[in-house]
Amino acid sequence: MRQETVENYLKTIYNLSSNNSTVVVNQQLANKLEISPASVTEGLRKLHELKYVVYEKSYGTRLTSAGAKLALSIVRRHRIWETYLAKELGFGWDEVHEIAEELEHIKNDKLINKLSAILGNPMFDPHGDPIPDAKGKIKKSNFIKLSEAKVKGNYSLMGVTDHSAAFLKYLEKHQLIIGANIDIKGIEEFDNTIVLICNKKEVTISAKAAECIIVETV
Amino acid sequence: MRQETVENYLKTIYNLSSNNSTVVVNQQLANKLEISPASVTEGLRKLHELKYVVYEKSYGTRLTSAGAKLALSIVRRHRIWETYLAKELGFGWDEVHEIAEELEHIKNDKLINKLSAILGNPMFDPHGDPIPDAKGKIKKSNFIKLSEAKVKGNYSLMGVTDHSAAFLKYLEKHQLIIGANIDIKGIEEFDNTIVLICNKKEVTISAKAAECIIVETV
DNA sequence: ATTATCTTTTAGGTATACCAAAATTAATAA
DNA sequence: TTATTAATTTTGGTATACCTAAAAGATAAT
Repeated sequence: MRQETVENYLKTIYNLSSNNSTVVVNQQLANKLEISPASVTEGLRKLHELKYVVYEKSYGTRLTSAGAKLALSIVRRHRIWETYLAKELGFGWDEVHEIAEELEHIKNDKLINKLSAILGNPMFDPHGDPIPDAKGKIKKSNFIKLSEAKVKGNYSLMGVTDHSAAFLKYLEKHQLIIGANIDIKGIEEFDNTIVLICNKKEVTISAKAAECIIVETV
Repeated sequence: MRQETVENYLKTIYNLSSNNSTVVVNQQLANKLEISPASVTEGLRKLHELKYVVYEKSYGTRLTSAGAKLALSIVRRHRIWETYLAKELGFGWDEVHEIAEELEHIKNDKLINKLSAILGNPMFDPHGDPIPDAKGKIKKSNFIKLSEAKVKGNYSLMGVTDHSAAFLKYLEKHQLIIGANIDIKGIEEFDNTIVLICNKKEVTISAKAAECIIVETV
């Protein structure tokens, strides 16, 4: 199996299972990888042989420790590149993901560690996602979704879970950037729309958008 | 045909034909690409179909203008990355080629142009190899290796291809620094040792060292 | 010019990574 | 519980990028 193929599978399995650490099913993978379910079955069988995943047919998949280790290193490369592109090379939030998608496959630890050092070994990328360190350790946070925030609470914007260009542009327009201070003014009861103050301006956020915004209690 | 495969063929054909602009034969390609001659035949047939090369069987290959254009853009990416890795990220010249070999396939003009701008849009990499500009234009250089210099020629030292501390100290000792003026006094026939005048002092350079010194015809 | 040698091509074959359609298995609803 | 629906796997097939071994073509040497 080609290294790039292995990496794309493992990264995707990691991303799908990291939130709730559940088993990943084929259809999710087929969607994310943009290949047919039949191909996913075939791929998982090979990854099982390579001992990167435990795959039981018609049930689901999870990473082995070897698979998780590899996945973490790809996630690290991806997020370090995203951060470097944004902070050192002047790319916008909405542009970095696509380029990092290619750069993440360049396997050279010295390069990634060098970029990380230049950035001051950041623990979070421009989207607020944690960057595993060189050993694969991830900084645990007490981040919550904006949709779980409480009225009159004061929060700091830490990241997003939707990386579409449209969404990122929408956030930028309202100055909802990483580190922005947010005061929850109110939550509409009937549709869970959130009204908040950011940079002294009132912004209304739909329930759907609030699901995609990660904040930290201040 | 996969984009990376196309790029590797075209880059190699370019590198083999750029010096004397002759037609490239299969065996050279097979060697450089580290694949069998049979595979080269197959590959060239496809590249011919794609109109990147003119390929006449049992004769040889040359790039079409479309092929040369693509080749030039890969050479640009490769040399910009090499320069960036060395100058901005602190890699040694012995390390950069291998990494650039992977990075050169990342296709994003904005990225390469950004790196180029940071470096001051260099026209040559420190090997003395020209870097094509964004339009594929190459600045013709009269850089040569000292080992190719002629007796009684007058040259200017432009760079080195060996960056070991020992070598650099050796050069410094003889005041062989960038920009130094060099007059070739003689070349020993039996071992190609070069005797030159630098700063009014006579210096003897071994053939091996002369391979690593880049000079410009004055 | 004819053999010997070297190069290139053809023929036949492998492994990877994908696919659609059919068959199977699991989940859900009646 | 059985029928219906949905997910998964199997089957058979494609294209790419390689390979080896044998055949054909070009080059050089006598």
